[in-house]
Amino acid sequence: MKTEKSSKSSKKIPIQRKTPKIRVLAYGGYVKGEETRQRILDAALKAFGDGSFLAVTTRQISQAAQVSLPTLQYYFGDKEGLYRACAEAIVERIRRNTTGAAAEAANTLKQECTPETARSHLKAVIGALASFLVGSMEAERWAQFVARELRDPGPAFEILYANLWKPGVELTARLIARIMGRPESDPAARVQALMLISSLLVFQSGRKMPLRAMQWTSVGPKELAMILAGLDAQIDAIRG
Amino acid sequence: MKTEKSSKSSKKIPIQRKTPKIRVLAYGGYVKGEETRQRILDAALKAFGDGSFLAVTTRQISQAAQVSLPTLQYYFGDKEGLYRACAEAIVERIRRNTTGAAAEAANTLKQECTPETARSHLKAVIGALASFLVGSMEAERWAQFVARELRDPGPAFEILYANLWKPGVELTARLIARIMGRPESDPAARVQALMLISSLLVFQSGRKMPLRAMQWTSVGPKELAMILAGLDAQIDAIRG
DNA sequence: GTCTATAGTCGGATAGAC
DNA sequence: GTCTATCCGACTATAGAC
Repeated sequence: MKTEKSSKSSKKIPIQRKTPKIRVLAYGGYVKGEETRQRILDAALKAFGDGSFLAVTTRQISQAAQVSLPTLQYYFGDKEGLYRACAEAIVERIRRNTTGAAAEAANTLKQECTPETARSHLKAVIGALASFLVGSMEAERWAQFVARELRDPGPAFEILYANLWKPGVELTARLIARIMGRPESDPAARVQALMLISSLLVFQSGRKMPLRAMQWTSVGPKELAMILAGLDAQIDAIRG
Repeated sequence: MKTEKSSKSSKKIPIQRKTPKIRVLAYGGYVKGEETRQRILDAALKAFGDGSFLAVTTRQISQAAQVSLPTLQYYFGDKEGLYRACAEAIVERIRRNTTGAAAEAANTLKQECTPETARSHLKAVIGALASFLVGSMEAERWAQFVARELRDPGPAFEILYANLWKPGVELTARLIARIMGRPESDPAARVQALMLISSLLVFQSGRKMPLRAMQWTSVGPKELAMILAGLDAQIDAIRG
């Protein structure tokens, strides 16, 4: 009743609005609408990266996207629909930027390997994630969106948990289990995985606090190196 | 403009309402008002522990406290005032529950000590904090309040940062620096401190996600033991 | 597809009686 | 001190013209 007050889900027509049919033009050409939709999504991604579902208003988004308010409803149904669309877009984009090291690690896990091989894969995965997260302002916002939604579950929790968090924790946990020489789903390995990931995320989600605590003005290459050093130390500490 | 939209700080009379003078009764007896104030504060603490500043409404709080809406204004001025009062109450209560191990560690830091002494103090401090955090439902809520406010800075950021976070990180960082044989304010030690604290907090702030990831139904003694084991391993890994 | 205008709701805060 | 009644602003969402 607290977080999800937006959906007066009881009555009302259960309209199933999804992407309006705007690509039906002959010759497969996309009509102009697709570009508008994208503009709205980008504006929303930015806004919801900076502020919570409740803090951001649809007015702000429509203004930033330079469309009128009802246009949001036209493309996304309602505020929650737009929010969920953001979550899906983030999942998509993060996936595209992370498959490299993650896929390699997953492949390695399919067969036998030494603990040290697993360890170096884990370092690669975490390193890639860290570099990606500080690489662009957008990635930074995505990280905030995800972290906020997972910590204070809202309309996009399931999407992010199932598509991002769960696979991420699972991969990490399996690598750690391999390092420790324990069974695949060892709880202790899972605990370590959660701790490792959260160690990384402190620096990216909720920037004001870590920046001030470290007396940094921003997270550049030098700062990233320190973070990675800390994470590597943590990974090296994992023992059977 | 996003998060702090509540204070139309520009115009308006800069009323300085503070605790109304309600204790002026002769013979030092407190009038009934003080009890009402406490009831409101407790209800607010509970509500703001579960939901964000924006998600919680003053109406909910007044209802839970069984007073009418204007009574909140009477005692706390406005919603932000009540929120800040909550932050101060939390600081106060956490302090009262953490001074033990923290004070001992601080004392040790004043003089020379071996890295191993520092390490055992660090374990004691982190262990005490962890036990406290899972000890009661209230503590759990306080942790969520603090974590939420630090990650998404709002009206109480400064209070919590200055009185809770800063001293906490500083104590931890100094202990770690001592373990590593580095100067007091070594940045690498600070990074480790932030990571360590966030490793602990991931299990307490935003419960839904870690619970699901671990397939736990709650964090009881058994789960706490696993968390502590992980944290101890992380502390043991700190090396010069 | 996109707009203007507006309906409907809700939340924070105030006035003033008791 | 605490209440009832009310105001006012802000928000989401819809109706309907173009």
